[in-house]
Amino acid sequence: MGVTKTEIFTEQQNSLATTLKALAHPARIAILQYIIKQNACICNDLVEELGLAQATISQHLKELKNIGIIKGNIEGTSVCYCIDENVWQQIKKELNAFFIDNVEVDKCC
Amino acid sequence: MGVTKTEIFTEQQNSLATTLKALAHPARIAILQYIIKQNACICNDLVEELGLAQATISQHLKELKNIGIIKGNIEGTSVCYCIDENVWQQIKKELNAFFIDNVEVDKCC
DNA sequence: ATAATATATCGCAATATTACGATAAATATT
DNA sequence: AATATTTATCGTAATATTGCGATATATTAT
Repeated sequence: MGVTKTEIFTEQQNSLATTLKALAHPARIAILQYIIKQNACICNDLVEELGLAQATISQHLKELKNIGIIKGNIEGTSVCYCIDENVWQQIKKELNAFFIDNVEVDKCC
Repeated sequence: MGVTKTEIFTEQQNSLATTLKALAHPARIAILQYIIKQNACICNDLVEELGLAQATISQHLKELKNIGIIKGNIEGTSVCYCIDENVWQQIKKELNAFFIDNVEVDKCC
């Protein structure tokens, strides 16, 4: 059917999956890395930096905005994007909860 | 066109995206959590635990196997799946490199 | 007011993902 | 040998994602 059965999973599982999905594209990883490197940037910077069409970059930015990891401030005709630190830290915590709390990965078959 | 332009990104960006994509589904998160909780399990356990069809679980297991985070040992008619610790730690490192090395998330617009 | 600049959104085509029934393959049990 | 058990794979339908050109919108500059 092609649609994920979210109703059979926990809130936490769905939430983590949604976050990971938003991050799971090389363009979006590159966008985040560029924003971090430059502290902030506008859409057009990314168009030139990554070599993807403006519409495509805008769409990727939207997906990152959807999970809140970046936020955009309107500055004249352009929009200045930067990391939302609170969300960034929260996601880091969410990932750590998954990767560090689940440590007893020892016995195998 | 619907196909990611991997050639314009770095190896590291593509690799991280591939890893995240494999993890970015609630069923696969649930599978990993169950394996960790039980130390190991077989496909049928997951079918009963998650309530997805056997073919679907098998497909999700395959995607997790593809990034190496789990491995399966044949035991009679069943296959015992468990976490591959080396890969698990490597992925943790990869994520930390992204989320911890990139810390200066301060100045905003 | 007009033109330039920057971004968002629409619509589309190509491809990928999700889920499942059916079936194949391989071992275990009777 | 026949049957049961367990998993993998094939084929298919429904939906989602990716990327882009075209266009709408909104602000700035002339």
